[in-house]
Amino acid sequence: MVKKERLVKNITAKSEDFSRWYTEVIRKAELADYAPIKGMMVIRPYGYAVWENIQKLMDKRIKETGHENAYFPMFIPESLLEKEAEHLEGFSPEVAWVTHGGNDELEERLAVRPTSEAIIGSMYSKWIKSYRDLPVLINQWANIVRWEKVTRPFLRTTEFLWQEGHTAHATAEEGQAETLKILDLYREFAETELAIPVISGEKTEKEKFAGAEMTYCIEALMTDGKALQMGTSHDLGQHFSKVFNIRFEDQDQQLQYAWQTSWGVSTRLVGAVVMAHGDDSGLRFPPRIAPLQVVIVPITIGEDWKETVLPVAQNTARILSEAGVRVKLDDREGFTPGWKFSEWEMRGVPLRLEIGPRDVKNHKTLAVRRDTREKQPLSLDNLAPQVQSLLDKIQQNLFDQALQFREDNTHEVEDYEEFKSVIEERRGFIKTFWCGGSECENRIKEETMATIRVVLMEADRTEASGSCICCGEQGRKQVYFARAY
RNA sequence: CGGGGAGUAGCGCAGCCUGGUAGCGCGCCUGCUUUGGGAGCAGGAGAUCGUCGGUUCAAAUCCGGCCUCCCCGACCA
Repeated sequence: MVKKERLVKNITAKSEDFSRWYTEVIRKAELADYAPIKGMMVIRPYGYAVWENIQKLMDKRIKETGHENAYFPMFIPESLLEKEAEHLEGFSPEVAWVTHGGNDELEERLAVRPTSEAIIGSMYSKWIKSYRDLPVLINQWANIVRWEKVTRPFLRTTEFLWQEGHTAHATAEEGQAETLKILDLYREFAETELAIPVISGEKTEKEKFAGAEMTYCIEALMTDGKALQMGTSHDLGQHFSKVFNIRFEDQDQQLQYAWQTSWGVSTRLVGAVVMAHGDDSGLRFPPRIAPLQVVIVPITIGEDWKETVLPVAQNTARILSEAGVRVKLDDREGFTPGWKFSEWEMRGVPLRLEIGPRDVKNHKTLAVRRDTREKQPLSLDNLAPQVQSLLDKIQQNLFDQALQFREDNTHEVEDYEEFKSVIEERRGFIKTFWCGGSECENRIKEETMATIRVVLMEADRTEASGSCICCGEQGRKQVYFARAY
């Protein structure tokens, strides 16, 4: 008999075909389904629960750093969107326009927001008059529409959900500090809650946000060796305040333009979790954001399992639930335990508890970790702390595995030829130096499809300078290259 | 947006070339036997063949438009 390596067999193995694995697991695990409009998806309850967990944990951090939530209109008059030239140029190819209200053509077209700097800037100009009005620290949870050519569930959809912070400050230094504070908040969030290690740094001129002075971002490596941008924080300088006339009078009675920032993370993070942690058997959710942290599978053997096993399973579910664990008792009849094991593994539940006649007799439950498939009996006495401790270990292990993967797939290369072959054959990050010239950046992108994901900030550099991987000139920009989503 | 592939039951597919009563596997429903890693047998339900139009006595099948998905590029969170 052939040993079954793959315990889940209704999805394509990730190692065989990553793209197919990704879309299949998202649909079969019921995270999302395609809507009948190009590039649009329905986020199903199991997927939406992940987003809700992300929201809850992110919202807490946003508020703890002094920001408040508000809500702005989803339509932006064309005249407002046009004000910042670079902003318009960057976004106009992907803006959806409302041209009619009912049967009447509108006097002025309305953009469905591709991002809200313009509408929020126009409001800030009304609200900000004095240095005493600053800083303004507002966040909004909203939907966004960008008419993308190529779409993929969660990673790039025509409509997506996100949070966008928009702040205004009295000085350039304050604005920059805010930008970096949020960048670090995002990094900490990705690592703590999503168990995804990220590198952070600056974007190049070519990759920065349309209208920003400087864009910072966090980037992670997915298990197929491609990079994913997971969050951005923009220092807008006075670009928008000058065109939206956001002015205040300072303590010296001088009129000044405000210094602004904007920053966001989106439902893309759900896709990041799928791609960073998933394996051949399906999803592996980090416990802190898993829709279900524990699934209890009763072993339905014997005539009297409903009288013996089931009550113990129900009681166990109740105890865990009361302890704050997101737990489900899968007491469906007509599915064998083995079927349920595979199903919940595919759907990424971090921990499974099996309770059968043997366990009831021994006052134990068999715990099976999704991340390692390791099995261990736990006493039913004082179960909640044991489960919590296992969930913590799983969270940590997923992070450690992802970090190990990134380290194994971050390459340093001798020359451009090696660069090309590494990108082509091994993927992953290449950590190297760049002269700062757009010719080299463009040439590398054309020839290898790799882009500069981040330019490391001073404090993160491991060497002060080196020669550009492309032209050989001395450069002070230490960068990470990768092919990206 | 360019190049390629695809859309037939909830899922995966055959049928199309050569027009003539829509099929298979899994899943679903019922019953019995099972149940500690995706159970077995028997019976049953489920499809306006992506959509709109054309050709024809007759279209899943031939022709055209459109929509959606997948892969590879150009563009982007």
